[in-house]
Amino acid sequence: MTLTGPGRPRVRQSTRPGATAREEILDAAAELFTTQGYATTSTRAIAEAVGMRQSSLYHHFATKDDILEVLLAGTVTEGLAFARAVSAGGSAADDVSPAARLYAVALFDGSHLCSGRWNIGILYHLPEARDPRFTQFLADRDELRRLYRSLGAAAVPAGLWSGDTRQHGELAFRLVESLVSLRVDGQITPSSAHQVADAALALCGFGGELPTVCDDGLALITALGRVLPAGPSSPGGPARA
Amino acid sequence: MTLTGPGRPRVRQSTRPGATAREEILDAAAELFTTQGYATTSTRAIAEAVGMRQSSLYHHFATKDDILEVLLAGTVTEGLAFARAVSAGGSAADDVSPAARLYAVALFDGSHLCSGRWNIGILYHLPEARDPRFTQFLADRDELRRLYRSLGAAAVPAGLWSGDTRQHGELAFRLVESLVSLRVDGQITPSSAHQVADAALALCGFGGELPTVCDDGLALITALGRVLPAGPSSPGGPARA
DNA sequence: ATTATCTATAGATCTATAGATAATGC
DNA sequence: ATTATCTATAGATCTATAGATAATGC
Repeated sequence: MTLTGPGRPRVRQSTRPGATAREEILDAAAELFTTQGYATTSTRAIAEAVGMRQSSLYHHFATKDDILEVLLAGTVTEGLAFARAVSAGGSAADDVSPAARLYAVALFDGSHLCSGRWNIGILYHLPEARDPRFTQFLADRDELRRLYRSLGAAAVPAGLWSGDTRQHGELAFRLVESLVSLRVDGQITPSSAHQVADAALALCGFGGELPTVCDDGLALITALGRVLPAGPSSPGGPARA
Repeated sequence: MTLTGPGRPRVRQSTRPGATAREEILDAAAELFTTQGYATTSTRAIAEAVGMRQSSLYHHFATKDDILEVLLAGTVTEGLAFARAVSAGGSAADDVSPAARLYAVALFDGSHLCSGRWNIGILYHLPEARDPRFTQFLADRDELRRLYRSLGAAAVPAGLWSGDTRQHGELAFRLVESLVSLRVDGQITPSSAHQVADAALALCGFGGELPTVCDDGLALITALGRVLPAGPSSPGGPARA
C-alpha cells in the first residue's frame, strides 16, 4: 500500500482492495450499504471493515453522506456516458438501426449492473438517495432515463401496436434496472443481462392478437370475482378518492 | 372513533384514517417507512404522526419490527391470492388462453401496486425486509415469482425465439414490480399498469429480425471503444476475478 | 378489572470534533 | 511541516420498559 504526500501514517493492515485508504473505505461502505442499508450501517462498522478507528474515517470524508455521494455518482456515470455516445449524432451509431442502438445501451448498462464487486445499483433504492443533497446523481439518472425513452421511440417500427412510443424506452430502462432486484434475490445468471436486452427489443415489436388477449384477461379478472382498483394515486400522496 | 373492549382510553384526536388506533399506526408507519425508510423513521415520529406519545405505540406492537412485518405481509398476499386462483385448475381460468392468464395476473398485480394510499411495494426494497425475521413475506413473494414464471412459460408460443421459456415470466414479474420505482420517481400515469401488462405479452411474442439486431448492437459497443465487463458475480459476494 | 394512554428513564447507540502521537519529507 | 492515525468525549439520539393515571364495564 503506497500513500501519496510528504508524510506516511502509522501502519494499518487491511485485506480490502484499493490502492489508498480512501478507496478501501469506499469499498467497505459499498459492501455494507448494499447489504445492510445506509442508516443501519454505522461509521464504526465501516471503519472496522477497513481496520481503522471510527474517528479516522473523518480524515478522508467530512461526513457519512459524502461517502454515499461518491458511491452514488459512480453508479450512473458509466452507463450515462455510453448512452450519450450512442445517442450523439455523427458516430458509429449512425451506421446501425435504432433498435440496435437501444439494444447496445441496454446490454451495456445491464452488464455493468450485473458485474462489479458489489450490487451498487441497489443504492438507487435506498430512501436516503432521494435526498436533495444528491441532486447530481438524481439528474444523471433522469437523463439516462430520457435517453432510453428517445432510443425506444426511435426503435419502434412505424404503425405497430398502440400507445405512446416513448413508453417502450421507459419500459426498457426499468427492465434493465430490474437486474438490481434480481441480483439482490440471488437469481442472476450469466445470461441475465442478455435476456433483458433481448426483452427490450421484444417490447418494441409485438404485433399479433394482443387486443383479444387483453379482453380475455379483463374478462378473467371479472370471472374470478375481482375488481381492478381505481386509477393510480400520486406517488406517496393521499389519494384513494 | 369507536374502540372495542370493556374500557375506553383517554381521548386522542387524530386525522389519520383507520377505525382503530392500531390501523392509524399502520397507516402512519406506511407513510413514513415508504418515504423516509425504516431505520430513519423513529418510533417517536410514528407516534407523533398519529397524535400519541412514543411509548404508547408499545401497547399495540411489541417491537418496531412487528409494525414492518404487518405492512410487508399486506403487500404480497392480495396479488399472490389472485395468481394462485388463476393458476389453479378447474376454474374460469381454463376458459382462456395461457397468455390471457398471464395478462390478467400482471394487470391485477400491477394495478394494486399503482393504487393504494402509500407506495408500499417500496418496502420490498428496504434492506431491512431481507431479514430472516420476515420469512413469511419472503416466501410469499418467492411463490408469486414462481407463479409468474410458469404462467410465462405457458404463454410463450411454441417455437418462438431462443432461451429458457421460464424467463419470460420472470421478466414479466420484474416489469410489474418496476411500477414501484416508477411511482417513487413520480412518473406513474393512469395507464402505467396497462402498459406493463401489455409489455408482458410483448415479451413473449417478438419474432422478427432479432439476431441481426443483436449482432449490430454488439458491433456498436465495440465500435464505440467499450468492452462488456465479465460475467456476473455472486449477489453481493467478492468476484471480479 | 381492563384497556389505553401518560410521564420518566435506563441503557445503548451513533456522528462528529478536539487534541495527542507517530512517521515521513523538507 | 504535513499527513494519517489514535484516544477520548460531547451531545444527540433512539428503543423499550416501569409504573402512574384516567376512563370505562362488571
